[in-house]
Amino acid sequence: MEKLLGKLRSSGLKVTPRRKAIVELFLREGSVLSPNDVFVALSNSMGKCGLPGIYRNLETLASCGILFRVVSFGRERRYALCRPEPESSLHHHHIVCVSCGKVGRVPECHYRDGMRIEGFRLVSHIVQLNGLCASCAEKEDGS
Amino acid sequence: MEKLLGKLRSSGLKVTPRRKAIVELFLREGSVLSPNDVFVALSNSMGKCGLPGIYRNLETLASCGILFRVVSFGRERRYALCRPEPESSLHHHHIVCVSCGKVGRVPECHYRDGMRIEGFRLVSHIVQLNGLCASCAEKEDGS
DNA sequence: CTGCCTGCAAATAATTTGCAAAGTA
DNA sequence: TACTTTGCAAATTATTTGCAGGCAG
Repeated sequence: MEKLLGKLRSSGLKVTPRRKAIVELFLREGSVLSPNDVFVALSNSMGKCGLPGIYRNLETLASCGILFRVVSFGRERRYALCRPEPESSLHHHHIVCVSCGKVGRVPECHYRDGMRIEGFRLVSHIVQLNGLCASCAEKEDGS
Repeated sequence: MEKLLGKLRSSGLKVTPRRKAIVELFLREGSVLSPNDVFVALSNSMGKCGLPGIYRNLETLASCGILFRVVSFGRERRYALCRPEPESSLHHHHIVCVSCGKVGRVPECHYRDGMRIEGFRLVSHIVQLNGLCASCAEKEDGS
């Protein structure tokens, strides 16, 4: 937790009760949440908090690497906690459980920005794996 | 072109003037287009055509593999022509020029759905490479 | 013919913006 | 104290839906 908040500080951003509450929520849930999910959860667990503020904070937390934005073609935005690094924050990707939203860290990556591919020079890349986590796979077999 | 329309037919969908016009537009442009881009382009080149119809058709064309939806975190949806296959439609990904939107085909893929990764079983995966195409890279050096 | 497609008008609903008040460093 | 951050109210705006009429197969 402290390590996460440190990312805010080192990006010159402020550590506020709201931001702490959001990060705590993601730590607690451990899965993908939409701005509205966060809004609802925080409304219950603490004083009111405007939806616009949630949007702004989610973007802020994503910009400093605490959260990341999940790729999805649905109509709402989704975020998740950038899975705790073994050590420093090495380049990595995530795998998201399609059933419960749990997120795992995938350390290997086959791309390096700057490399040449098919006549293009790679500037950035998005890799998102969607899968079934062990416990959801189990439930699925059982049913 | 005929090959592309064949994908519609073999999916049990109809080949209509509208759909042909959309596919032609993508063939002509060769880059990423938003529903509104398509709307504007078709308004000029042929009779009126409702935006809702464009939305529906873009989804339809994506569902049968003629187009694919580009990953982006901007607020509008974007589509591009699924790059012509060497032969059959083997699994592949795309690389999109961040400057002009030109799309290339990336044949290699390191993932197979069904494989195990970090305790998850892979269900689907999204890989999108963003880069600079040769001609845009040139322009950039020149400036 | 029959069922899929199209256009239009109107409805959603997620995201943004502006600003004054409050809080962090 | 100076500069962020917050909350609220209101505005956008992309995307959807419903339906009556038209068209491909």
